[in-house]
Amino acid sequence: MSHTVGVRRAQKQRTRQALLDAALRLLEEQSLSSLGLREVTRAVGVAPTAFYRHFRDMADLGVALVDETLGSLHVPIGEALHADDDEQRIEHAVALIAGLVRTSPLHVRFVARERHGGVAPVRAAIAEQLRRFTDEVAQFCADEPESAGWTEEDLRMLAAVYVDHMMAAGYAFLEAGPEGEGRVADTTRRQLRLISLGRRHWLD
Amino acid sequence: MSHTVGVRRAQKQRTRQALLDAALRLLEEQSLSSLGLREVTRAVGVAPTAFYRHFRDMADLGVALVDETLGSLHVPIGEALHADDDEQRIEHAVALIAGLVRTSPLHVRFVARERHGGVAPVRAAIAEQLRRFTDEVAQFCADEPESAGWTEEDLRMLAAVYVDHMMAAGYAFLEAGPEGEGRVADTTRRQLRLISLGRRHWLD
DNA sequence: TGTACATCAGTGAACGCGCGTTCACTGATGTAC
DNA sequence: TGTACATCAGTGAACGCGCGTTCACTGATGTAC
Repeated sequence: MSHTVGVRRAQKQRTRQALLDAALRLLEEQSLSSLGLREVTRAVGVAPTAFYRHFRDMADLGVALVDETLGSLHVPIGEALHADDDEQRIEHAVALIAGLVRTSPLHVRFVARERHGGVAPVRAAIAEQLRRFTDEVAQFCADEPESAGWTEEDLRMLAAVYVDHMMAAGYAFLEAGPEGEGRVADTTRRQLRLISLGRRHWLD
Repeated sequence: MSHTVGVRRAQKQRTRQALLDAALRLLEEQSLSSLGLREVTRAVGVAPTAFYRHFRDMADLGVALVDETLGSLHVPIGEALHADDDEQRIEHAVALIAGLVRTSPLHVRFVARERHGGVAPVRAAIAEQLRRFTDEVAQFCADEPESAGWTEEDLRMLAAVYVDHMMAAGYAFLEAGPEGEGRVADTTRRQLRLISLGRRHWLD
């Protein structure tokens, strides 16, 4: 059958994903720099040496996990920003981060843990993604009439506050667990309102 | 000489401090969960087994480092809060965190790294200290006339924003290095002003 | 379609290494009288 | 003050263990003709 061309590639991709998934699960209770290659391959059920067919080392796997976690978040964030007013935008943002923690708690924990963690290439990959988020938020804010008279520097400063607080909110959701979701959502909404209030009176 | 009583205790204390210092230095480039007991004792120049005379394990040493870093910060923070106006308080706060990063960069990096790191007792110790900071800031804000009409919950929400942002600022100073200190201080001042503006208009 | 050769994902044995922890010890410091 | 005993910070040998990495390999998949 000619359509089986790519069977090998598909199988390789499946093993690669299994390695990523197993690593992520193991990273719930430890940090990347203490995670062993053999630990991951053992969890998947392949020989330790199979690891090298997919990743150079653990840092390489970590960077792949960063891309998997944050790479697909640019579009949803852009969509959440589009809203009729501040209050609706806050609601979208809180729903986005709460949903992310609900469906992918391990991904969120991984990024929170490794953002300042002990593996330089992974830190760099996370920083790069957060820098892009900040750029995108700043650009969106710049296009709003509310930002007339703002310097570019102040817009980036504002965007950085938003991005930092979304990260903090993600970790708060994680710590609170499902039963604390409502409480954290409430606090996060108030904090975003506080920042938006500050923004509105910036040029007073 | 009777005043040599305590020579043994003093020597023990000196070794303990040497272990803490060596660990902190090694933690500049790795995380606690990947730091080895032998690595630390080797750096100090004592036998590996000497470690057990001072700490049960690495987590125990980590908790001691947390207390060393954050335990002594409650008084300076309380002092920084006392100021004639918002602008002066912001200046105090920025000077405090910038000074801390200048004199103890390794301590700041350690706390930033392990706040969400892979060692549960250390995470708990840091969370406990940050909770105390938040309580203290909330209590201080509550005593100000500006907070008339605020609920206790909103005061804690506000305090949490301040504390979170001081942590973020600390890491930003660290990343920027000495030559970037002025720029980060400037951004941090603006961000604190933004939050204070939000606070002033909270009850509008 | 069938055949002959190339590719390459995953294997399994082997390696040297540093790890955390145990144990009985040593000898300086501390204490009781 | 001097003596005899107790304490305990630091030692050093030994242990079993899991680690990352190397290497030549196997056999299913892919490709050229």
